[in-house]
Parts: sequence; C-alpha cells; structure tokens
Amino acid sequence: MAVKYTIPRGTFDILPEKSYIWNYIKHVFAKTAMEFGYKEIVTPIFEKADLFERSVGDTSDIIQKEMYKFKDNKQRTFALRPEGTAPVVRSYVENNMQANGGLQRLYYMGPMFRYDRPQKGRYRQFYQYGVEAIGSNHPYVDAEVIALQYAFLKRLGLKGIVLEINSLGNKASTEGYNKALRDFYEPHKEEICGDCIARLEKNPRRLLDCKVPTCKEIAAVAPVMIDYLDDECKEHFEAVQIYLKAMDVEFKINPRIVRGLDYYTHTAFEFLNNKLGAQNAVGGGGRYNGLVQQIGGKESPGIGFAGGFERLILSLEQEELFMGNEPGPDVYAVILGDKALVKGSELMQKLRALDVKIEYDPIKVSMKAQMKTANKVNAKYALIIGENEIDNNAYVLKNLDESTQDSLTESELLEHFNK
RNA sequence: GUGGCUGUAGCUCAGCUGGCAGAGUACAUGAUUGUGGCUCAUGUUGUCGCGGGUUCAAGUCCCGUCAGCCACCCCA
Repeated sequence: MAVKYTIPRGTFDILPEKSYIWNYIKHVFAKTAMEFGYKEIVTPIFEKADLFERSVGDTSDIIQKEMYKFKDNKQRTFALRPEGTAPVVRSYVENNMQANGGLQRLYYMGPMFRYDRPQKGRYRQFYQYGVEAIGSNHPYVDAEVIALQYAFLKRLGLKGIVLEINSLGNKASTEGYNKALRDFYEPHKEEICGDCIARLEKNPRRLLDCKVPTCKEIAAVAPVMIDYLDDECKEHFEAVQIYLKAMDVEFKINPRIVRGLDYYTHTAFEFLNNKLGAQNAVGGGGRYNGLVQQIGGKESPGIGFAGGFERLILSLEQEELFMGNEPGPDVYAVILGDKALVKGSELMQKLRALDVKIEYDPIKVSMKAQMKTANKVNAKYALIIGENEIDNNAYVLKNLDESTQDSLTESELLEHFNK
C-alpha cells in the first residue's frame, strides 16, 4: 500500500487496541514506585547536548553515534535525551534537592531517543520507566532499588525474567581492572577479532562477552572484576546481597555484566529475558557515585535503573499475560430511527451522569447490526430504544451474557444504574 | 554502521519455468418484517512497498530505493 506520509524509521504508533496495556503498565509501575516512597519527576525531552556528552561518557556509542543532536535558532546544541538519568541528576542539582537533606527518591517514565538500526525490541524512539535514589551510599538503597524493579516485574506476572548482579567497584578498582585486562590481552592481540581489538581500547570489559569462539576461549580465563575489588567495595557488594535475600529477591552473580554508560560504579544489575532474542535486556541499572559531582553538584552518591516498555510488552505477550482486553461498555444503545435518537441522546446523557459507560454507533442502522456490535464490543447490556419503547415508557434492557431481558420505565432504568 | 531474509485485500498468507490477482479471516447484506454469539448463502475490499529497466506481456526476471524482521554491533 502506498501511503503518502509514513512514520519515521524506528518509531511506532501506539494504537487504541494497545494503549490499554500501555496505561496498565504505567499504572502498575507508578503504584509500585509510590509504595517504595518514590515520587514522579518529569524532565524535558531535550537537553543541552553536553549534559549527556559529559555524563554518559564520550567513548560510548550512545554519544558517539546514536544521539539525535540538533541546533536551535540561536545555534545552541541540544540533544533528544538518549537516557533518563543525566536529566534527573541535572534537575536534582539545578533545583538544589540536596538542600532538602536525606535521600531523594524519584521515578520517571517517557520516551528516549537513540539513532540505531531498528530491530525487534530496539527502536529509535522508545519508552523507558526508571527510578533514581540520590543521596545515600548505603547498600540497603542498592537493594531497595533492585527490589523495586523486581516487585514491578513480578506484579505484572512475568516469570521468565532473571536478575543478574555484579559490582564494578570504585574508580580506582575499575582502572586497575581495565589495566589488568589490557595486560592480559596484550599477548593475544593476534588471535582476537576486529571488534575485540577496538574494545581493548574503548571498553575492555566488553571483551568478556564477545561471541566469537576463539575470543570466548580467551575470555574464559581472563581476570575477573571481583578479584580487583578493594575491601570497601567487597563489603558493600556483600551487604547488598544480604538485603536482597532479606527482601526475598532472587538473583545470580554475573561477573561479566557491563553497563553501557560510563558513570556506573559499584553495584550493576540487569533483568534479562533470554527468550527475547538478541535484545534481551528488559531493564538494568547501577550505582553512579561520581555523577552528581560531575554534573556540578556537591558530591552525592546515587543509584537507579531503567527499563523498556517495548521489551516488557514483548515479554508479556510471550508469556501470554495479556492483562485482559480493555473492558467493554456497560451499555450499548440500540436505537431505532432518527426520531428515537432524540430521546436516546437524552437518555444516554442521563446514564453517563450516573457514571455508566454507554456507546452508540449511528453507522449501524438495523437492529441486527446494532445487536451484533453490542456483542462485539463486549457490552454488558444492550438498551433498546425504539418508538414503541418511547411511547410506552418501557425500555428493553437486555443482559447479553445471560440472554435475559426486562422492560423498564425511564425512572426504573435510571434507578437500576444508580448504585 | 556490516551481512542476510521478507514486502500481494483491514489482518494472516498462497500465487510454479513471466500469460485474466487468489484463499482464510474481517466487514456488509440476507436466511430471521424490531433481538447478538453458532450455521449457511451472497457480496465489497488491491497503485502486488516505491522508482526505473528487460519483454508482445512483469506480482513473478534485473537494478535502485524505502520499510520490517534476523544476526553482528549496541542496549532498553
């Protein structure tokens, strides 16, 4: 079909039949976050580009090739946000939330943008939900944030998702580890793939999960991050695990977890659905103790996570958790003729005032077509309004599930729905 | 950004070595003069993704392009 205007590549419309499930997920997330004491924060869709360049890290692909950058009329460079943490931290610093003291618990939802080649579960405009807890380095907070996302996924009914955690240590241990990795790989330079040679420079941790067989063999005996943690980092990581167990959160330690953004330190975690194919990360996050300072605030430790709506919906569909369809109307009005429609309009309006969800479709003319539609939209009742009913003040209310019907006067009808 | 597969009715898809564009489903009408779901009958729906080329003739072959999917990459 040749349509004149088509949607931009890597974007999608949320059509009415899907918007119900989107709203449902948003609702469940907001509810879960609020139970943990998190409050919503809404930041703009675009920010100054250098906010991301400085925080996310200028070596990452997200900044190097995936950011939607543009100049406004005054030649200032902005970017559509590629992720949610930097804007929240910017707002935290700019609004001096530190002055409130204590821990700030924030949640957000909204579209993010990355210029990448689309495939299933990967879009150029995609929707994330996430939280940030800023102001404490206590390992309980790490566990709380993880437990929140865990609770959210459980509440949606998802079973096929596993949680993996890791510690990336502090800056010193990360640097030490990266050096150890580079030293280890140096003598193997001839044997590893081209991608891995680039990783050696750019992001040595990624060497560990290369899929090329020869690289895999080498990676299997490469040094592991956990051995490079100092005592403080180790203690923190162990404490997180104790709290997670206390909160009955199931997890697995995976020393190979790498996060895509440069600002992560200490705890890192991922929720994976391995039935999803290549794009299997349903959500993930980690601690970012240096980020607030980097963005210009007083040093303040933080941790957060983000997850994608699209992969969540794919997972729900896969596990056949369709959350039910949108409920049908309470009443479908079967109105026979234009004369009856005048009284019908009046009646429908009176019922709506009683909070009754009522639909009518003037395109369907015959009674048969209207009854059929009432059935199709899954209405509980069909209300028949014809000239006979109006003349006799006796309206037929048919219960479509039970196939029973009663004849009611207008006041009886309103009484029936006045609960 | 790299490689591969696919694009035909609203949806799912068939269409062979070029020869009248199809099925199921959905939708509409009727069987049932004002009562839905089941059944049966009849009917409507197409720039065959788009542009070009080869040919008497292209949904089919060739080139280009756009889009989706799969893998890499990256990550949500």
